[in-house]
Amino acid sequence: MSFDQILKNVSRHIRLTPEEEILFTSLLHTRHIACRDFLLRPGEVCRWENFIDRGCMRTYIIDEKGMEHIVSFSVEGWWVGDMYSFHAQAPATLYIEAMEDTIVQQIDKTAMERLYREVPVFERFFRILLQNAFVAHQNRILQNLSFTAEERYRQFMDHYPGLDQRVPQKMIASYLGITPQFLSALRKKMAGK
Amino acid sequence: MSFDQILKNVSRHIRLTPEEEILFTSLLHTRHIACRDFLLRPGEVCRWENFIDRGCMRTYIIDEKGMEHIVSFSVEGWWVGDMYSFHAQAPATLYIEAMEDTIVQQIDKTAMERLYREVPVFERFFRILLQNAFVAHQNRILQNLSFTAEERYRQFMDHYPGLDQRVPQKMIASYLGITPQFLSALRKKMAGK
DNA sequence: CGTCTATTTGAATGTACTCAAAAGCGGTGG
DNA sequence: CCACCGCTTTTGAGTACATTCAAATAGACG
Repeated sequence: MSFDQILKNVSRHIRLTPEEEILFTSLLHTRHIACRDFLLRPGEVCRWENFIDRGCMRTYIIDEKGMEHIVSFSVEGWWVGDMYSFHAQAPATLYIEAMEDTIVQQIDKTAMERLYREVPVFERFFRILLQNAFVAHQNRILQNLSFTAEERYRQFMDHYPGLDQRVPQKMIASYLGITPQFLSALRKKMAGK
Repeated sequence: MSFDQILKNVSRHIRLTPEEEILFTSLLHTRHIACRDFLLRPGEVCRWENFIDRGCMRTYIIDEKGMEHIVSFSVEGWWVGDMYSFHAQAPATLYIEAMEDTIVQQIDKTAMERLYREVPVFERFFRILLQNAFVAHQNRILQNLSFTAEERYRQFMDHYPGLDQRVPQKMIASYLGITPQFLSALRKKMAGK
C-alpha cells in the first residue's frame, strides 16, 4: 500500500520529519470498501477518520419522510467521517456509503491521541481540516440561500470536476436539494445553449 | 465586569482550577458595541474570538447582486467570529454587526496561543466549539434541503427562542432565504390556525 | 434476454419571487 | 405635541421556479 497520497495531503499544511512520517503511516489502517457498502451507518459510533486514497463516497441522511439528502460527496484526496460522532464517540446520524470500490486509510481515536502526543503539529493539521470543512459548509449554506438550482448545479460542476460522470444524476439532485426530474429538465435546457 | 457567564460557558465543556480561571479572565478584553456598529467587516482581519455577554449580533455577507444573506444570529452565551479569518489571520469575508447594544468578551490570537500553552485543556474547549458549530452548519444545510420555508421558520423559532421579538422580520427572512414579503404572507397564514 | 433502476417527458399544481403600492411605526425637528 | 420622513411590514396581482404524479424510454447488470 502506498502512502504517497496521504503524505502529500498532510504536507499541504504541516511539515513532517521522516521519522514522524513513519510513525504516522504506522498508525494508519488501509481498508477496501466495495461499491454500495457502508463506512458508517446511523446509530454506529464513527471510530475512524478516513482519507480516501481511491474511489468515491457519499454522506447522507434519511429524513423522517424517508427522503435521502446528500450532505457531501468525497473523492480521492479528501477526508471523510462523522466529525461529531468521532470526537464525542456518540452514535452517528449519517450514512457514509461507497459509490465506487474505494480504498481508505483510517486512523482511530486512540491512534489519533497518540499522534497528537508524539507529533503535536497534527493538532494543527486536523484543526485546519475542520476549519476548512466548516468554511465549506458555510459557503454551501450561502449558496443555497443565494442561488437558483441552475446556478447551484454549475457550482457543483466546478467544485467536483468530473464527478457528474461518476455518480448517478439523482444523487446530484439530492445534493442540490431538487428532484431528479427537475435536474433532468435543467440539463436539457442548459444543453440547448 | 462580571465573568460569570463566560466562565459558566467554559465549564460546560472543561473544568478549570481557580488559578486557571484567573489567567483566562485576565486575557479577556471587554468591549461595548453600539447597535448597528460592526465587530467585523469584509477585508479586515478578525483579530478576536468573541463571547457575547449581553446583546445580539448578526453575521452576514453581501453577494455580488448586492443582496444580504444572514449566516447566523448570535445571542448571549454564544461565541462569534470569522473562524477562517481568525485562524488564518486572513481578510474576512463576513460582516458581523450588533443588532442591539452589545457587550462582548474578546480574546485575541496571541492570548489564545498563550492560553493553549499554559492551560492546554483550552485546545479541547475551542475544538468542541468548532465541532459544534460545524454540526450546526451541517444541520442547517440539511434543513434548507429538506424543508419548506414554513417548516424552516418554525425551526428558527425553536432554535432562537424569543429572537423573533428582537430582530426585524426582514432579517429573519434573510436568514431563512426567503423574501420579507413571503415571510409576511407565511406568518399571516400560520396565525390563521 | 429480462428485470430493475435511472432518466426523460409532459401536464397540472404548489411554492416562492417580483413589482407595485398601501399601511404601520419610530424617530426627529419644528 | 404633532407633522413629516424613512424604513418595515402588509397586501395583491402576475410570474417564475420547482414539485408531484404518471408514463414512456433508456441503461446496467445478472
